[in-house]
Amino acid sequence: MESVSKETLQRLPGYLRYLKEMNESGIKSISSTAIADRFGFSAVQVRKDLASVSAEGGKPKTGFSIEALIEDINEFLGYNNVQGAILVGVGKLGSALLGYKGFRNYGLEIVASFDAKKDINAVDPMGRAIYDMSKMEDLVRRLCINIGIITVPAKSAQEVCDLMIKAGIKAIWNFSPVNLSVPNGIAVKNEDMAASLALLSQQLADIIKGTH
Amino acid sequence: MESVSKETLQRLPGYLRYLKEMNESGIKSISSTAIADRFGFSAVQVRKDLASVSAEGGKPKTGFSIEALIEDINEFLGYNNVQGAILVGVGKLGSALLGYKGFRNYGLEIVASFDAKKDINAVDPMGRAIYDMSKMEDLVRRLCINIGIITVPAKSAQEVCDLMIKAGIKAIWNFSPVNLSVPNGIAVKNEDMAASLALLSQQLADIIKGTH
DNA sequence: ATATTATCGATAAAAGATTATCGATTAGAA
DNA sequence: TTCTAATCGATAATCTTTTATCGATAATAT
Repeated sequence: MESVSKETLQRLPGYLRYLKEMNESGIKSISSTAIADRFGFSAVQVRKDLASVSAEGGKPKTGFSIEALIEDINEFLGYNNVQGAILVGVGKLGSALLGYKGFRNYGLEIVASFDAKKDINAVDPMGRAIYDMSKMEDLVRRLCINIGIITVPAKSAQEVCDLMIKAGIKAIWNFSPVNLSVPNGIAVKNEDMAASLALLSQQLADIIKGTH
Repeated sequence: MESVSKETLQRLPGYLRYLKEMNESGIKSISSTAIADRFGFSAVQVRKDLASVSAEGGKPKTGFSIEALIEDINEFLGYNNVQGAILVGVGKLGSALLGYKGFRNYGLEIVASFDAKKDINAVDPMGRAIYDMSKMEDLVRRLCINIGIITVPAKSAQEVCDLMIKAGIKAIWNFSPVNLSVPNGIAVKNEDMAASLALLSQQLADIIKGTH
């Protein structure tokens, strides 16, 4: 139940989504084989992943209780206790994230957004005020926010990152195409489109090669 | 020079960005140690990564030629020959991607966008027409497009995915929070926010735990 | 000219992740 | 009730990725 691998951790949200779908359609239990087929993983891998987050094992011939799994994965991923976050850079991408209602289900709530543009009347897609950058530090400290989302253009990303850290942010989710440099003790997750695309392109190349 | 690991592949775009920065500032060569420090990797890992894409090795006491590395990584990642792509779902996220000019540098050009909304005069952020879905198949076939980008709401993602495959798309870059099911021979890269967030949250938890 | 030191590449070791194997269990059929 | 087949968990084997080690090389200082 402790020390789940990075790889497992990334597969869990996928399982959870699928299990919720199954749950909606009224199914009560599911086998590791069925899950594995759906994702193209091996059944053994699925069983290992599930075992690492759920104490309630599966039953031979029946599989796992879907409800129990949903509960355990939700708990493990911390989706039950929501973390506050701020977002800086209310352009198209920032607005898209602000308008996305699904984050709450992932244990994340964007509580405020900031932008350098001095438009005093600006509002985000939910109709909430967009604050000036100068207000960030105070708000982060008052609400004890740990997570900062960066959706500014590349050239100001490092500067925003530094401001966030100064304000007390401990984890940065970076959507800007730069490699941020941060001190020890600060978590960064780069949403690196180029890296994703590199993976996809390689897969595509393999497929095309296989075709001939 | 063949068979680069998935992990290496994902690090390469980061190196490339950094090397370009260094190049801009006039530096001619760089050591694996310097690169490693910048990213928090080990120097051995950086050397292995670079060796797997560049025939021109480094020199003791000096390091690697920045220009040569940039050339070789660009070549390896296929950034020199641009692939066409289509995008379906011109909402906020779709618009953000359509408006992002950086893709060209990553060997990708979004040549057309589609949406279900029947607005005959709609244009994307670059001022190009947004087509009706019914036009997709023909266009994909005529231009021999291999890559499809999905930025529609969750509930229509699988349907769009199926249409793309029917039209001949071979690689799907999915930004919708669903697990697409595709037949063999089709590449999928899910831009899974939940998985990213899971990683970030775990890092954050580790940091906070370490603090006490 | 020689010594020192940062750096490299290659190989070996360790760590991490996936897959294979197999006996045990249980639902459902015969 | 007994048999069959699907499924599980645990352990072992394999494969992949990262890290460690070490001799060789070249720039710089002595």
